[in-house]
Amino acid sequence: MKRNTWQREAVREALDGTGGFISAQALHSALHASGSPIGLATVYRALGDLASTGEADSLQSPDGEALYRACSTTGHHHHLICRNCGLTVEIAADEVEAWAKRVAGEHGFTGAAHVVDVFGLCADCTAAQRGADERRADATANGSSSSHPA
Amino acid sequence: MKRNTWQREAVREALDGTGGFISAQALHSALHASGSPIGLATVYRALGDLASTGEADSLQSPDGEALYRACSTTGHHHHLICRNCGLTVEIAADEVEAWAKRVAGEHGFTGAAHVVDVFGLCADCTAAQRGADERRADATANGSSSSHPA
DNA sequence: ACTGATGTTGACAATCATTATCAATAGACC
DNA sequence: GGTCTATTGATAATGATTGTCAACATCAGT
Ligand SMILES: [Mn+2]
Ligand SMILES: [Mn+2]
Ligand SMILES: [Zn+2]
Ligand SMILES: [Zn+2]
Repeated sequence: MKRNTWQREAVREALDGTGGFISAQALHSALHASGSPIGLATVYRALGDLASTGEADSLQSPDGEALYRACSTTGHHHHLICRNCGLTVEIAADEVEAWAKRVAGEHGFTGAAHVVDVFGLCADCTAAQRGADERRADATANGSSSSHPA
Repeated sequence: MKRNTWQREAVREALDGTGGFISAQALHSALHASGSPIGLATVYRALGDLASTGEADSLQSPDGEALYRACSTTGHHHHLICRNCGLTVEIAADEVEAWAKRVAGEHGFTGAAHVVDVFGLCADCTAAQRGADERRADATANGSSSSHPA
């Protein structure tokens, strides 16, 4: 059966004490910094377990790193994530749930799951960046710095 | 300035000739198999360029691989992807666009982008799997094989 | 509390996708 | 054709994640 170890508890607590999403590597560093001798492989295993039981959410960062976050809401939900500071807001999305189910069905798909995450700049980071932008409003004549999300 | 090379064209065509999403590695293999001596690094570069100009969509597979697909629709859109055969349907989602914008605004977020993809089993793969399931309906007493998407 | 079976750990090696190097090559323009 | 330089590609380097396996710790049974 599944045994209780201080390692798993340490990971759970460290994750709880983290505001937004964090990588396995970063969480391991944080644990080490706070004096814990936990192994890296164990952190990976613990995070994987938490994610598979629904106690944590996981998502794939744009550069291919797996990120984890303690899940406060028990049910199914999605995230609004600050791409600068990592602040994460959990959001319900009934409309989107219905939409996903419907569009899958319309195309004959079964066992539909979905990935729905919104990225942006939180209010604080927006304010901070606005200041920086004004400070260098001269060099760049080309204003297009946008990306091409799908 | 940007130069035209047969390599970039080869990648574009290979991607066009692919039904669903494909990884850089797989596309490189496919090109080699068809006799092209193109280098792996070049495939990575070409795909990155296509994605950054919006000519291709990219998404991060659950196991952290970057997948690319030639984009038929020019505008913003999303995907319905068969997790078994890779068949991909491009879908417009005005509801979701509005929802994402609204929820971001409600929380003070700016510069909102979003990731919205639906995964499932396409009609064909569903039929194929149904056959396989019936053939082994005895060993497994535990029927829960579901995951915990966020 | 002791003990045995076995789930768990962690140092380390192994994978594997992706990126960085950098000398050789080949477009674009004259 | 000649020059300039963006591009290529073989290869090494990076970095996250997983596999290995002997040592260890948990816990049900006693
Ligand atoms: Mn969550
Ligand atoms: Mn697309
Ligand atoms: Zn922020
Ligand atoms: Zn399919």
